[in-house]
Amino acid sequence: MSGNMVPSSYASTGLEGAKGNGFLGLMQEMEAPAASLNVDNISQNRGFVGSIASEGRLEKKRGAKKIRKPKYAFQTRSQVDILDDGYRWRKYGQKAVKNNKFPRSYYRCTHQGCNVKKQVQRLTKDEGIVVTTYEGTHSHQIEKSTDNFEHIMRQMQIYS
DNA sequence: CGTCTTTGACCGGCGC
DNA sequence: GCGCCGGTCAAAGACG
Repeated sequence: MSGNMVPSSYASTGLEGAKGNGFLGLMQEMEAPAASLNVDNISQNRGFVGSIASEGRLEKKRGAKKIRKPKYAFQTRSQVDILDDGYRWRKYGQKAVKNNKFPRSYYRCTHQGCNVKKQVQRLTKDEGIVVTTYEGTHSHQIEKSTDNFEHIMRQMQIYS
């Protein structure tokens, strides 16, 4: 994090705002075509609805695990894309998506052995909505400093 | 010094 | 067979 962006209170502000507005959960499968996003519904949708787990059995190469790879999609209301969930993420790419005015950011957990991936995308129509997609499961503990976020995250895991 | 972001190029799959 | 596309890598720079 080369602090060249995002003001100081990014994490706090980010989640705090989300907490205030509530987590907007939406079941959305990336495989689905335009699926796209029932943007209209989102506006009315409120509260943590839940998450969906998709079984991606893509057998890549390289000893990739043949085990299931859970994929969770979350929609959050936040001003910033950097929603710190307590893990260390390293951005490895940013690409623009069709039909979307904003680019999509790809993050990966920097923990050794942790192949968790995360992807953040904003909606063109509503900049206030941020779609975060988690892929994989963390195999280590959060080392984030003292924060009740841990608690929140724990609840999220329960829902998952 | 170490960690992390950035950006362009590269890759594999799919459609035509 | 080629072009498009989404996704990923890798080198360099920035910054604490």
